[in-house]
Amino acid sequence: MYTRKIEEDLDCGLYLAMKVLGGKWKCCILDAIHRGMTRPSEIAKYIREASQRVIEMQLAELLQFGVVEKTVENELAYPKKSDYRLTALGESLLPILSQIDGWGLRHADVIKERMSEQEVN
Amino acid sequence: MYTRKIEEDLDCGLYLAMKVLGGKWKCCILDAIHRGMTRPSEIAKYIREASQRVIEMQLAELLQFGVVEKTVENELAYPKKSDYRLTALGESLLPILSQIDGWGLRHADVIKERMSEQEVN
DNA sequence: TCAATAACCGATAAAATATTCGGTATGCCT
DNA sequence: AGGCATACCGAATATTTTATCGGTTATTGA
Repeated sequence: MYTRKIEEDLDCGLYLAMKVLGGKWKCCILDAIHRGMTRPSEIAKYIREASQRVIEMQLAELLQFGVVEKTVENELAYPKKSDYRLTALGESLLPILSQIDGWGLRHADVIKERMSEQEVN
Repeated sequence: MYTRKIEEDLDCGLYLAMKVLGGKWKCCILDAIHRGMTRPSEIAKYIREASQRVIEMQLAELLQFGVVEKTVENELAYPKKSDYRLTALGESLLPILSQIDGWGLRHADVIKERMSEQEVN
């Protein structure tokens, strides 16, 4: 008799992808990088609403998941300058991101409306 | 002279869409509903990993954003039976969800690997 | 000498989210 | 009478995520 491991497999692609894309600003950061803001300081300026710390932290996560890669211009030179770019894996997300973005923009009115309703509660 | 309100407009579609789709299980719940699990108890059984409470709460949010709608078979009869279905707005998310799901499944190995690396830290 | 720069990290505080547990409602079945 | 089923809610707690603040590094330029 074969006993099956009852492993909690969690083979929900949505769940897995959300591990990568979830988080308050990850999508926006990827978008910023795609739009040419490759340096942390640029990204932070682009996404003013997010604290710099959280951008650093989420960049680190994106790095760990391999959707972005980092190169430092010159390790010895100061001020240090680093570039974050999309990897192939990261680029494979672009069509999805643009779809999500489009959906969000198309329904911006409704979403904002419902968001403000929540605040009242 | 016209003074502009410095409103924090946040017209990032990605951010807005993530308000709707963010949250640990929202995507999965939408997926479950799409796959025919329209009753809360069915959804809960389908997504065993999530607590029932959080499913209830996220259903309420999805309801508020208007991506699902709820009908109660008979308000007076007990046990009460309610159905959650996708609205038109919710259905407009389906192609996106399936893309996200596909991406997640395609890269499941890498994602899981990186996820377990995090746990070590 | 001192400010400025750029990236980044650590500690802590605060806020957002999720979990746990128990309770309500009521008709059906044994 | 007692247990089951179904949806749902409230409160307390736990966990995770984000924000805030200050510090580090080494060079350039005033």
